[in-house]
Amino acid sequence: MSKKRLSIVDIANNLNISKTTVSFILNGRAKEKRISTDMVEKVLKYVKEVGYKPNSLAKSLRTGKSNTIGLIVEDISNPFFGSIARLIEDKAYKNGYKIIYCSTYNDTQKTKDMINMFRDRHVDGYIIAPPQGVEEDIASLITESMPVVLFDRYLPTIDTDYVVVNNQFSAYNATQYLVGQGYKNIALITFANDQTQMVDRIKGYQMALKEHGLKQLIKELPFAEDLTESITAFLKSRKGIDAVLFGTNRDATYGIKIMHSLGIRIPEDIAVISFDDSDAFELHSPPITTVAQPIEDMAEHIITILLDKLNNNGVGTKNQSIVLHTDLVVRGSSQPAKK
Amino acid sequence: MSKKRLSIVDIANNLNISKTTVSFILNGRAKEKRISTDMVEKVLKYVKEVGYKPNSLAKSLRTGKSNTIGLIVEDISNPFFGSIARLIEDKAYKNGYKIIYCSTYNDTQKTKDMINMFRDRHVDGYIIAPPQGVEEDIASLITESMPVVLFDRYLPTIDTDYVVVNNQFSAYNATQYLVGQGYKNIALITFANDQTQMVDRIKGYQMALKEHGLKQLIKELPFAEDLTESITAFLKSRKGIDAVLFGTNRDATYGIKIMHSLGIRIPEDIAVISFDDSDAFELHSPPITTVAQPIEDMAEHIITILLDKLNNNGVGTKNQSIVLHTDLVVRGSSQPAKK
DNA sequence: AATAGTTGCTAAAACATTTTAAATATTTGT
DNA sequence: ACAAATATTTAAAATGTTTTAGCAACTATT
Repeated sequence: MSKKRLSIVDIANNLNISKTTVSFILNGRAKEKRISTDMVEKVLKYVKEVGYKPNSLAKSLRTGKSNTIGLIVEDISNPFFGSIARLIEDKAYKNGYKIIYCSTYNDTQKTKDMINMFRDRHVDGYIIAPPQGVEEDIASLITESMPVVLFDRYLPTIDTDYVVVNNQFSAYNATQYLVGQGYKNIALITFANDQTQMVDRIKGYQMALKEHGLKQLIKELPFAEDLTESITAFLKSRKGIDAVLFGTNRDATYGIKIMHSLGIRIPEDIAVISFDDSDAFELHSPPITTVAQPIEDMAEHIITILLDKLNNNGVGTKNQSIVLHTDLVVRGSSQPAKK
Repeated sequence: MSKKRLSIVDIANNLNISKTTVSFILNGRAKEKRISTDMVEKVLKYVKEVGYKPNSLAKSLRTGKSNTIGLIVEDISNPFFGSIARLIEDKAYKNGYKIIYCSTYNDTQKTKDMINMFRDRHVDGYIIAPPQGVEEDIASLITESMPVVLFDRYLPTIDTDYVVVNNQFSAYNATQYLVGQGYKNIALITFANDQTQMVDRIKGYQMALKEHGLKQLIKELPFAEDLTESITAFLKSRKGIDAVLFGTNRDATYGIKIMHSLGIRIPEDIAVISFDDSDAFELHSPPITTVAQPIEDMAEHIITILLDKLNNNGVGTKNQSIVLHTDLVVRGSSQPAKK
């Protein structure tokens, strides 16, 4: 039944011409190769008629291009990354590229494996939210002159394109805002590691507090499956806290759940600001103030830079560092209860 | 600098042996082909030393296997699909398969294109949450004896494996629960189309109301970018409504936002239940009662069935229809305010 | 009338593998 | 010592493309 798929040879044989001719026509090089319009018509008509589609594996093998982009995020089930992935995917497809993706969960070894897998599959370019410890692997991609765009965070020792937000100012600004609202005992609860976005957020928080001579209260969380325990312990122990800045949406989601269960009222007992906006924060009562990242812009820049490099064959283009600005979306969770 | 990547020929030449030998050894067919252990050792050592990796494109071209699974979801930025994707991806990688994915946004044409793209890329199997209108395309995959597992919904006219939940009973059960709580004017607000999960949810809702002789109030939403308008109009117009069942998390997210903006209190003015659990619903005040789908189980079943088919070459295995059960997670949003 | 240029097409190589079929080397049996 | 059996290894074909280099057959130029 399922007859063997047609190959270019079948097309050529059935038309009694050379596969070279077919190939040229199908790749739009007919004029350049001075193929008669009669021939072009005949071939195109027949190809359409029998529904022939070139085998993309063979094509990739020969040309070295796979029309595939590798997308490596931290966790596709996190709405922040999910939304970016969605936007990138959309743009990529519109430009004839497919996406292969994976989540790192900030696991260095897994990320290395994935990079190797992608390399193995001959992806044409990489979009990566890198965990720590993959500098070498990414450097080696770059020496092989592979287009690589980092996002969400960057690697200070690697010269490549990246798209991030002004994390330090964003955290500084959010903290300043809390101070301005009269809070004196502002904690930072955050997933902590050496990634630039986290380092910068912590710095921003510290700068703001230093500026006002306020005490720093930082709770660094591991990247664990479950954050309940560590956050609960922290919130229970520090009675004086009147405001919390959460470093990521994940931290805040856990934190707010725990506040509910401990009977801590927002903002009456503790004011709250989170990084990364989401429906959960907008829906919350009171709605949660957030540092909203410009997701559309990020995706747009990422894919534009990458496509650019892919088209120019990466030649001549200088690397770009795009630093986008966030919005502090002020909502009820960060305003002192009226007395 | 970046020397050309090594090929199996280089390995063979450098060791003064045939590439056939190298291939056999690398594919674990040394014993079967009675290659001497001396030779095996020598080759493995050298391969490791120079870090040779076979070109997977050439391999796929020759063998017809790509070790890739195509994953087609409705919208990767929706936490329900994001979470399933994450779990599937994880399992797939552990079994040596990569994932290529895309979102359909319930667009029939886009889905057809994607299926063709995947076919073109020679994916070994498909996991699809199909929109309406792709029956033919999926049927044709199946006649080509491609493993296909559907999930979230199925296609009644297509005999293939699928993993879904008992949507009708779940909606029936949720509605029954609302009736039991004393609500008399229960609306269903849902994205509506011909997909089985939606049809079943509506049926379940209708059954429960019929059973109690209550009036049906169904608002069918288009799959639009923005649902604000249609939901707002509906909620404004029907003053008698005292409870709402939302058909999907997306509908509920919009609906609850709109309720806030209209000053409708949950549950004092209108009780709420949503399909698909998520952080947003758990965090909400009051927390939203949901019909929670067993995401881990779904992912587990999906990937197990697919891997099974891939390993057995799809021969002899009968198709499976897995119907999992949901949990009605009762929270504050569906309990009448105490008088 | 020979040369050069153009037009329209194609044979064969290359991409990197796996696999079939067979060749060569070694051992065993008589 | 020779045939048969067995143990190793390999040449060549096959997978489906693109691309290089060039062949014929005209037409135009000297």
